[in-house]
Formats: sequence, C-alpha cells, structure tokens
Amino acid sequence: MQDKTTLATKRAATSNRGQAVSADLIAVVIAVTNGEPRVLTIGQAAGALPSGPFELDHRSLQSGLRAWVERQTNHPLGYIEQLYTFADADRIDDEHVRRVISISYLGLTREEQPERSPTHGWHGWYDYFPWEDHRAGVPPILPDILVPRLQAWADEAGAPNMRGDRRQRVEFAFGLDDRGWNEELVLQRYELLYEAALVAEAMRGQHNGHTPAIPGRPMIGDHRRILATGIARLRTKIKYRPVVFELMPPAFTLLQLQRTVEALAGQLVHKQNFRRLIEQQDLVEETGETVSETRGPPAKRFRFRQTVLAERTVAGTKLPLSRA
Amino acid sequence: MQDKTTLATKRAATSNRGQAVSADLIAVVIAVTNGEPRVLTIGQAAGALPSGPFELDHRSLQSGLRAWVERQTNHPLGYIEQLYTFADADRIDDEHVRRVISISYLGLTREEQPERSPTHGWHGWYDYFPWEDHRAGVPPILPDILVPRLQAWADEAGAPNMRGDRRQRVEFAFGLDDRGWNEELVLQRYELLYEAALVAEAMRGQHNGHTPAIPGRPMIGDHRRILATGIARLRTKIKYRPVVFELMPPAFTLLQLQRTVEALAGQLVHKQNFRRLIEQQDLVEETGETVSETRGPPAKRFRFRQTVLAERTVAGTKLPLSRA
DNA sequence: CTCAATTATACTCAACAAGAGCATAATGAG
DNA sequence: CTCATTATGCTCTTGTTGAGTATAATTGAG
Repeated sequence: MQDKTTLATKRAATSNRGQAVSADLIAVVIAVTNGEPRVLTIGQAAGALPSGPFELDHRSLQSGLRAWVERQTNHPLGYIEQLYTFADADRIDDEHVRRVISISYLGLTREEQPERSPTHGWHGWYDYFPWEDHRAGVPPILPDILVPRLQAWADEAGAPNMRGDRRQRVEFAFGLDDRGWNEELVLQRYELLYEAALVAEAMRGQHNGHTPAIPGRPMIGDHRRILATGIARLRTKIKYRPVVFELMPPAFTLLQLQRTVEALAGQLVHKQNFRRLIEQQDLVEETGETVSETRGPPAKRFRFRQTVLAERTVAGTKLPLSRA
Repeated sequence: MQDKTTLATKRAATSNRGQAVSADLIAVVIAVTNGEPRVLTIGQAAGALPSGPFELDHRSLQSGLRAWVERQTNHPLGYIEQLYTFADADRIDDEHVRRVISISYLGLTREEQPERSPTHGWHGWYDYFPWEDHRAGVPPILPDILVPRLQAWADEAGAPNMRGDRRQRVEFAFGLDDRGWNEELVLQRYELLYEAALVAEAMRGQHNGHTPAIPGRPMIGDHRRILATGIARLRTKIKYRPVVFELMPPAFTLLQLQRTVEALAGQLVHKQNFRRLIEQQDLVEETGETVSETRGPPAKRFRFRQTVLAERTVAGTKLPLSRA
C-alpha cells in the first residue's frame, strides 16, 4: 500500500550516484602456535597483511576476503568478523584519481604447514608490538624507552592544557595511573606512539632522521594500525565470547587453552580461577583421554561442546586476568 | 633499510585495482525525546534513513556522512560511530553494472525543531519494532502474533534437525527459554522474522500475499535491518560506556536520565540501584539547582562531568536492568 | 486543608562473581 | 630418590548486583 512512496524514496536515494571508488579487503588473520600469537603476512619483509580489491565475481565482502587470503597464502579461513572500514584521504589510484575504501576483517584459524614460503608467512604479533607482551612482567622497553620518550613528547607541547591532555592520555593508555595496565588499549597505545612520531610509519616522507624509531617491526601503509585494531578487538572479545576455540585444535588440555588465552591477552591468568570459570560455563567436555606431554600428572583432554554452538553468539567466556 | 621490499610489496598490493564500486553512507541517527527513542528519517513515508554516496570532496567517511545528514535534514550531528559495512549482491547501479558498498553509522543527538517537514522527520523506533518495547511488560503482539507464527515457521521445516535448530533459535532470541528476554538481540529477532517471511521487506517481489505482515512499519531496502543493527549496538553500548549523555540536555535530573536509559533498553530499571551506580561512578555532578516539574520532592539537577571526557572512551556505565 | 499519589533518598540483605592463596596428589627428569 | 612441575580441590575475602524496606518531601485533587 505504500509501495509508491517507497519506490519514490528509493529512486531519490539511488539516483545521482557518487564517484566511483575502489574497495580493498584487508585481513588480520590470527593463529596461536606454541603459545605465541601469530599473524599471517605477505611479502618478504612480512610487512603487509593479505589484501586485495573487492571484485565483481565476489559474492560478498566476506567471500571476497576469503578468496584473496586463500589465493595469497593458500590458507583457508574459518571464523571471520568485520573490523573497520575507512577511506584514506591520500589513497589514490595510479591511473584515475579515485578514492580507496579499505574494509578490514579479523580472521581466526590454526596455523598449518609451517614450511617457509616466499609469498607469505606467520609472524609473532609481539614482533610488531613488543610493548604488548606482559606475560613475563612489564617489558623493559616500556620503562626504558617508551615512557620517557612519550613523556618528553607530552612536555614539548605548546599550550599547557595540551600538555596536560597528552600526559593524561599517556598515563591512561600505558597504565601509569592507579588503574594499571589495560591490555585492551592496543590501538590507543599505537596511536599515541604514532602521534608522538615514535614509530617508523609516522616518519615516512620526512627524512629528518634525528629520532630513531622505537623497537617493533613496521608495516606498509597503515597495516600495523589495522593489526592493532584486530588485536584489540580479539583481546576484548575473548572476555565475553568463546572465540578462543576457533584457535584451538579439536582436543586440548586446559593448560593449553589457558596458554592460548594468555598469549592473546599478553597477561598471565590465575590457573585455578581460569579452570573454575571454564568448567562452570559448560563450554568444554572431556574426551576421555589423558595425555602427559610434560611433567606433572596426566592432563585430561577436552573438546569444545558442540551443543553451545547455537548459543555461543551470546554465551560468555569470562577470563580471570591477574597481575602476577 | 627495508624500504625496498616494503615498496615492492606495496606496489604488488596496489596494482591491478578491482572494478569500481560506489560507496553509500547510511546514518542511523537517534535522539530520545520525552522518554521515547526516535530515529531520523527522510521521505514522506518515513521509510528511509538519511543516506547518500561518498563523494570526492568528502574528506573522510565520517565527514561525508555528516554532510549528507545535514543536507537532507538540516540537523547537525554530534557523536557518530561506525556500524557495519556490506555489499548487497543485488544492489546495482542504473547505468553501469557496479557494486554498491554501504557503510552504516550510528549517530546520537538531541532532537530539535519538532515542526513537521516534508523532507524529513523523527519517528519512534518502536513504530518499526513494536515487539522491542518491554517497559510496560511483554507487549501483547509477542505472545499473540509473533511467537505462534514463528513456531509455525519452525515446525514447517523439512528436516527434523532444521526444525530443532529453528525452534532453538526462536526460543533463544525471543526469551522463551530460562534465560528470559535479552534486550540486546534486536538484530537476531529481526533476522528471524525476516527469515520466516513475517516482515513486509521479506515479501517483496513475491506477490503471493496470503500471509499478512506482522505489525511494525517497514522501510526501503534493508534500512530496517540497519536500524535494528543500530539499536542493538546502542543497547549493548550503554551498558559499558557512558554514551547516554550524548542524548541528554546539558542539565537533567537522575529520573530523566533513568527514563532515557529505559527508553533505549526497552526495559525498566531499579531506581535505587540505578542511582547508586551512576553516582558511584562519578559520571555526574550537581549543578546546584533543583526542579520540581512533577509531584514529589524537588529533584537535583545534574550535569555530565567534563573531567571524565578524556577517560570516557573506556569508563563504564553499567546499568542495573531489572525484570519488573 | 487533607489525603493520596508520586518522587527522592537512605539502608539493608542475600546471592553471586572474582581475585588470591593454601594444600595435596600425580608424574617425569635428573 | 628427589624435586620441579603440573592437575586439582578448597577456602576466604571483597566487591558487585539484584531486590526489597523505609522514610521524607512534595504537589494535585477533592
């Protein structure tokens, strides 16, 4: 009955299409191997995330992304989730002057075929963000290099209120205030380091070279920022949704599960509380086997309960993150 | 030192651009007026969200969106946040065969100029989703119309495991199991109703007309789905981030704040607990004035504490949602 | 003026979640 | 055999959260 107005509105909305843009799909693909979180990269310098243009024969954005990742890395993707879409002002096509829209995704898998390839590879994500791994305590880079240089940057601000603002942001993001370290603030930390021109990416073009970049492997374009976004999302998400299981083999011990979580969070976990939480949530069930790969009593093997598959979109896996 | 490989990788990634697409920006703009959450629409049937193509002179996606909303509705936007990006398979330009990528945003403001306009207007979001308002108890549409028709849809499935799967999804999304109603599942509910072909949008093109659509105002294209996404995001977000304040006037009473939260959540809140939570989080401060607009003792007026502006990106506003 | 309805506000209480520590048993490495 | 390492059970404290009770301050209706 309201078809007429509906169609009129629709025509108004679709007429006068904007200029053409091209759409890029970028993937942050994560696996955890031997307690190390790793990211899938392409290029010999491991400085790029798998990516490629969205094409006509892609049925959807997701399937386009899968196609690109599989073409570039031979690696099939399981779970994927959208991260963020942005349009860089300076991203222009070679021939035509055309905006590029980048749509980034987070993907979770298990690492396979560890043989080295010239076209792609897996790299520990703490190579890119050495200040993010707090499993063995606060990394020395933080008090020795990052914090002094960030504070110097805050102090060199012109206006006094800007100085205060910078100081407060640094203190908050890097856990210098009473709240302590918050492992979720990966992106905020990277953006501060970028703003303070301490990462290599922020120095491009300006060859003044008097300030050496801080440790941490750089990437092309804004790929490192996208990686930071993916890590932040994952660190947030494992706390309220059982996505860790996408990274686990079909059967695993509770310690392996814990090590995976710790690898992602960059922080240690209270073992007893971790087990209490996992078991009381009925997320796993025993397979019946036990293994004794290490010392200590044999550990039971578990598998993810398929029953919760339907509900897992909302079920929560809360994690007891500790400071020790 | 690794400039060479970096540039090589970059060239490889940027060459061979994909086909051109056009990018659409779509806005879900929300305000709460007199305890009713409302959404900004265009078109006489109020069946479309403000939207327009991303153009060359837009500095960024966000500024393009702001430009479109202000052009179409004369309404300036405050807080905005990205919702989701998708590429519909059937969305094709009139002249060239071109994919359309839609980037949707959630915007929060206060409603101004309530005079009626032919080009745009504000509409209560529960007009579009009558089953989502549980402030006065479970709405009758739910047990009377929706649940029976959804169960019929589940039962008409072919395979028995598909039947079970549908039943479980319906029970979970509509709170028929022991977990009860979860106000965050707005999108899941809409998608189930769409899948069951109970909403008008799902019947387009197929003029079989033997099944009347359920109550709830439809929108063009997938705009209603996008609105559902925005509502879901907002309902989730008010629980852990103080975004409600974007919807409030500069000064307000705690009851007004509570009514706003209840309007968004579609659920009532335990007053004493609400106040305890708000005050212990130091989110507000007294202005010193009191007002007695209604009966009862005069209420103190509060304002949002500017001090928390910097931290609010992470501060939490937890809400005590009750069932009564 | 009086009463009823409505609101602000202060407390209490039980249930539970979460961080942290203690204790004990089982196992393999040296 | 001894010990480091791990699995596992239990306790204890603290804070959070849902829910109820109680009381005082107002205004509008009659």
